[in-house]
Amino acid sequence: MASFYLLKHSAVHTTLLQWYETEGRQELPWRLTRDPYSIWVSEIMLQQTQVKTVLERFYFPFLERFPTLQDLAHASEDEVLKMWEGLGYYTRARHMYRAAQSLQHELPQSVHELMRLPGIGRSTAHAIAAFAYQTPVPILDANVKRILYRFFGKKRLAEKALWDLAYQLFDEEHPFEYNQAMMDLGSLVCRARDARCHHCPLHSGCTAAKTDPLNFPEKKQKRAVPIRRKDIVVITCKNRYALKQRTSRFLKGLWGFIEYETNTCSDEKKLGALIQKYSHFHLHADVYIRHEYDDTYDYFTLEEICKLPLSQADIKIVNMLK
DNA sequence: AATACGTGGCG
DNA sequence: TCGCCAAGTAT
Repeated sequence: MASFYLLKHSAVHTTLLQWYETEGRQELPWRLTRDPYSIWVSEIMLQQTQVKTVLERFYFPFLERFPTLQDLAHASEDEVLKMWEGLGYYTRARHMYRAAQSLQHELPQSVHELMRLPGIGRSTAHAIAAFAYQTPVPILDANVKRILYRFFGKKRLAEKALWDLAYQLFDEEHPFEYNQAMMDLGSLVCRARDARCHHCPLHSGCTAAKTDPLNFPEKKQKRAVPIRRKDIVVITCKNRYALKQRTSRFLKGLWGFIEYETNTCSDEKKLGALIQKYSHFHLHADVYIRHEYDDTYDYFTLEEICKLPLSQADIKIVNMLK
């Protein structure tokens, strides 16, 4: 079975590897290390996040603060979230922290064991197994998926079918380089909004390249993003400000100012307004300040607040206070 | 299967 | 400017 596919795609494998040697991004720091923990950090950060953002703002500071799995496990959740501040999808950080605390020494090596850890699904488990432990398994991320849709000329595929194709095209002889090459090809050549087929090593065998590659896969229709209105009240007393730590799923663990659905008292002083765009709604908030003491909340100085993990919306409010 | 979940880069 | 969407997971 495996040798059949190897034979079937050997020409593809050869040209892909040649392309990777000259055009690949071999200098990415998580490709230069063999440390499974560092590779794990990179894989979690890179979920739904551009390489540029992780590379320039988050990967190195996080690893400097938490150089090892043990350092992460022994930190506080506030510290971990603070290093994640601005990266978004904060559940990733809390899951990684929880996983670190559950591990005695190092990450497990098998796809199956990796998938049992919080925050590691099928895609990340394959990536860690492939990149940290050189396990001969294919990866399947957004880049690889797009290549598969186009190469095999499919408009829509279920997850199962995508994994089947990933295994079909996989180069068992050069698993590590093949996987990295596929990521780079999807990121640099076979791009979502720009298929540069004339630069693609898989061009001759690609179905969609012969027609309209940008229409593979079929684009999904998306609903309009709803707007949510809120009033945010900065409650202040003696140069300190009231904050509470969020406990519901949205921005869980982060600290923030007090929010109301809308239309609180009118005698309050207005500080300003803000718009924050989230993935599933847009927040339009008016921000007020009120002098009082309410022992429901914890109070912090501006200096202390800046050391707490905050959402981008709350950071905008902090800047109104400066 | 569909939806919630952040933020910012880029065309 | 504005919408797309980027190395997905959990429920």
